[in-house]
Amino acid sequence: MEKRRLECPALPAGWKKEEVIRKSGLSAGKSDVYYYSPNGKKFRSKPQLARYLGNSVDLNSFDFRTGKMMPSKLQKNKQRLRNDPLNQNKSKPDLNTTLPIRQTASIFKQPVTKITNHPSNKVKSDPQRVIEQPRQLFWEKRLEGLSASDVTEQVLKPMELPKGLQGVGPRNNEETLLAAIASALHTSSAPITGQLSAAVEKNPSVWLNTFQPLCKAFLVTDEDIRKQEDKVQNVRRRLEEALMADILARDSEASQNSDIYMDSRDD
DNA sequence: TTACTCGGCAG
DNA sequence: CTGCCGAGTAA
Repeated sequence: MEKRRLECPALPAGWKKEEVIRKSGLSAGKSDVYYYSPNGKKFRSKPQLARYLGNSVDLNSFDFRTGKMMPSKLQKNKQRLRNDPLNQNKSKPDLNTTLPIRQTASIFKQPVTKITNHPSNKVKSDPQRVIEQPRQLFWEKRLEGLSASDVTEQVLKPMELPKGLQGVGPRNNEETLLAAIASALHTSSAPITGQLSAAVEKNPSVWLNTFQPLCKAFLVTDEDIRKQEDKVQNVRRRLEEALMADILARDSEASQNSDIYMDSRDD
């Protein structure tokens, strides 16, 4: 049978949808739906698609079979705790480092009300390309309750921030401050300065610069940098020592084994 | 090996 | 019933 990969209107440009009819077996006549990303990767389920797209896209109302957004699909909130014992041994740790962004700016085309032109109406034409996604105020708050864990899923103690860093915004606390700064450092290559505007303390909702973390402006001195360099050097030295010790331990273990081997040959 | 299929289970 | 994904088979 001939296969057709069709451009999918609900998905960003380049995505294709394919429906394959089963032609034999008990399930003959049923069909399977697949999607292909612009780079050609095949997707055969909604969870798989969601995993790939990360937090950047809301698929709650996306109907995989038809390929359309179905706003009627109201789903109950599945609030799952990170350390749910039922989940603990099942799923691999989530390695997705995509940060949550405003979902109303989704790259998926949501149904919209069409506004036609009118003499008294000036309709803005769409810019060729949206350069920057709008950012939600205080979006870092959504990172609350997350924590790093090691390979055994043992939760790690959060790192300590230097004294003198002060958060801004509603209900600000150490946890959000740390998340905000860490996020800023890994999402932006621009310098992280904190909120430079003093007005932000009076009214954060108005004056917040969303490209800077939720903290007051801070200053990093040469002294700070030197201290940090010392720290890194120290840690590297300890790592080197540990690796050396490990190699030596393996060596002596290996020679012991060969001793045993020699003994048994003497028998 | 990868790609394509259908079975079969969970919800 | 449908959606998801394992795993067998084909290329």
